[in-house]
Amino acid sequence: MTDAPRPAGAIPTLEDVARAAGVSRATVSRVVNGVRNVDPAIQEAVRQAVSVTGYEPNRAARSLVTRRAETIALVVSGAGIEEDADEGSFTARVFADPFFGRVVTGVVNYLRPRGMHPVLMFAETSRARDEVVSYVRQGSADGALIVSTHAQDPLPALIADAGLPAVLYARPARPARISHVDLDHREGARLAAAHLLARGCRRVATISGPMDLPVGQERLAGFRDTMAQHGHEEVAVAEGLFTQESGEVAMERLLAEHPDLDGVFAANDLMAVGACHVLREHGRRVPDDVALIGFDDSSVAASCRPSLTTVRQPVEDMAAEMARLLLDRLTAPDRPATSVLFEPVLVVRNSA
Amino acid sequence: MTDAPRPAGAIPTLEDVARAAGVSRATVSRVVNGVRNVDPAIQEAVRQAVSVTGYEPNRAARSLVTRRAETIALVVSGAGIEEDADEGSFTARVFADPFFGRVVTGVVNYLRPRGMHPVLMFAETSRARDEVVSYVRQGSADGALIVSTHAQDPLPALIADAGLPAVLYARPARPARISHVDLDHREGARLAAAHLLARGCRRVATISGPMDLPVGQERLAGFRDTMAQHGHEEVAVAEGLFTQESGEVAMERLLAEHPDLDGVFAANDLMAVGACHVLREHGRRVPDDVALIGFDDSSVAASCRPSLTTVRQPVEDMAAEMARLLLDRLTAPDRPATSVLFEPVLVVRNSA
DNA sequence: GTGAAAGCGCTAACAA
DNA sequence: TTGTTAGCGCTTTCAC
Repeated sequence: MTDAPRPAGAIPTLEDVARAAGVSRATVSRVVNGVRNVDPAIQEAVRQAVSVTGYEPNRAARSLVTRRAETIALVVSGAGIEEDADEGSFTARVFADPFFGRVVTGVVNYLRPRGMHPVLMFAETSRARDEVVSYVRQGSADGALIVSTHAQDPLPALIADAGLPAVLYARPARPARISHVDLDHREGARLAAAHLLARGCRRVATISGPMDLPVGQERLAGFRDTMAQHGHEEVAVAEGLFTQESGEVAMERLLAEHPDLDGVFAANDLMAVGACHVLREHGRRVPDDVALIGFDDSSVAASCRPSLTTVRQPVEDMAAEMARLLLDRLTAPDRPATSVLFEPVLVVRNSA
Repeated sequence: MTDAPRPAGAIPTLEDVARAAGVSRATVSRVVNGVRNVDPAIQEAVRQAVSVTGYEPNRAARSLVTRRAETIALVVSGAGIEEDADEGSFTARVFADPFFGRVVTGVVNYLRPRGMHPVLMFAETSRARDEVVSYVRQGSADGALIVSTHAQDPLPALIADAGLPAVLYARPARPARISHVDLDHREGARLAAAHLLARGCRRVATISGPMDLPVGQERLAGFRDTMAQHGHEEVAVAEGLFTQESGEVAMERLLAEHPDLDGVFAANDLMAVGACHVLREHGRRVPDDVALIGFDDSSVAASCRPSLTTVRQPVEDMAAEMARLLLDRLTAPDRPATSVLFEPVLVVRNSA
């Protein structure tokens, strides 16, 4: 029994392929990794050997030497209710909003052709945040893409302090030296206001987002801006939480306080859908009696009845850009933090 | 300059910790991994050294020797339109359905306390499927959790043939020796039928799921079953695609052909919501004129107006069970494939 | 109870 | 152009 081949069932290694092809491990490695300077004939022999043996390079071994995991952490961050009774409620809430699916779509589409893979993480507790930091520090992921859903989220600062590569979706509430992508929310809200006014609405109200989120503040500010410019200094405001239900509650309140209103801007589509239901229940026709505009152009906007006029946020593109910024950062580690601002567009459908 | 410590900024290794604690690498490893037989005093010293140096064990190095990635592939599989023009359309479609978010929630909640992490993968093309198989064969993931959205999906067979650890959501269309979890869809549809009949509905129709999916067939079969038992041999059927829009189209058709119907069972909530819109547009009150039942008890069911009576599919629990089965399989590799069947429950709300 | 030493499978100098 | 060799950081026998 001389130089026995590996027992059947064992996973073949570079060594096995090298033996089968009659070359050295280094040569096989070169062929597998597409490094130049390998004789075509040998290349072919190696490829044969690879397919005969069914070889797949071991990732751990490769990562150990290249110091690359080819993986990024895609983390949804933000304190839910920190001491949440229900373990899964944070993740459930996250996916209830069509927003996150769009982020995943954008990220995956960018990463996949580049051989990188996203690990999904949720960082809603202090412990979970530490795990994210550890995960990247261990080299399990090369960096992090962070979608923060909460204003006072400590994760961006934690990551920045640890000097780990990361990119945020949306400007952090407390400034941190981290790259991010964002939308010009203020301008988007201005577009909505201008459209309502152009339509002839004169008794206009808005359902804002949560005031502790920058995005909530910006969208409200932009809306008020344009309204004020046209002589409407006072605008009725009801604060919502970006959920459909909160949109319903807010709409009920606005309707009770201002039964004669003829235009509503909801700071996102989900709340607009909720508002739409309530308007219908109160016998108001949309858009004839009350014009309604949402924000985001999420999937519900098109499927809603009537379909929703809304401000488009190109989430998929923005998410892809996040991924691009992160990969850039990985290849050029000491490039300074960058931010990219996207421009919103008004999408006119049937609700206004 | 004797035995210089690593340059600042370098990532500390076991070696560094060992030096700081004045012990060997083996001892540090034991403490870090909680192996018994270590003197408490030394344990303490090592822990000190770990926190002083800011040590994090390198995953790649550990994986290389343990042969565990502590990662699983969470894959959404199924041919979309194979030659899809739009790169991202498959992922977009996947997330448009609230179903997938629930799967993620269940999986993550089970995996997280066990130190495992999910990598998100989409396998909608032949190439993407091969990548999933490679990914697991490379040891990048210890196994796969597969949610298949298409009948003739080749992935389960590919995975099974490669002998890789995997668990499916839903029974595979073509039988394969793979563990899976599933719901008793037939029984769920029976519950819906019985409820409509008990309510007094006599001119009942159904919007089925796609007939090329087992789940579509099962839900229709169960519904027909119970209807037939009560003397309704013929039930009007319109086939849908599990999307809201297809539910609308189907409802239009049913209404055109059977203007007098008084009860509808839609094979999922999304289609039920679509049907609900159409019924309203045609002046039918729900549930007074037409009773409507959905399936899944997804997030839209409760927020719909009127709220949807539906058959609950405990997706989160089922997803967690999938994860459990997979981890079991990893610790006991030659246990035979198992399947777990969940029982549906009727959730009565306002639509029927 | 602890340490020395041998690899896990791979890449990347460096030689040839 | 190819092979030899030295690790990457860790776990794990096996002695002591």
